[in-house]
Amino acid sequence: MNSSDNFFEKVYEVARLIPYGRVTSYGAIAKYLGAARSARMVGWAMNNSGKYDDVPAHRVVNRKGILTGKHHFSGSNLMQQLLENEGISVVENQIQNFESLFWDPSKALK
DNA sequence: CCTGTGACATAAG
DNA sequence: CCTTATGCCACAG
Repeated sequence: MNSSDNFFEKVYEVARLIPYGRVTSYGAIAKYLGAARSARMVGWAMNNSGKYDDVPAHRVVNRKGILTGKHHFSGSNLMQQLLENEGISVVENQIQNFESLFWDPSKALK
């Protein structure tokens, strides 16, 4: 295990902790990891998540609840399908009732 | 060490 | 919310 995996691994660790039917934001994860300004790295880590298992990247969206990263999934609508499969409503790439579904690791895991 | 990069966040218009 | 611009930072080469 490489030391460089530390940050990424922590991102995946938090991602796996996201409860079923819930979502969170890149910034929230970054903040929880103590790197609030590295939200971009969280997204990048998700990009590498393809190398890992059990990393529900589809539960991670930007602060507006928009599926900004859906284009990185296999299909064009896979991410939305996964979310809807968990009972989350997605319309026009945006999660409905996002604030209620939002899961903040800083609060949940504190 | 330097440069490029990125699935963000925030501010301003 | 949209677009444009800026900051920010960890990683890859």
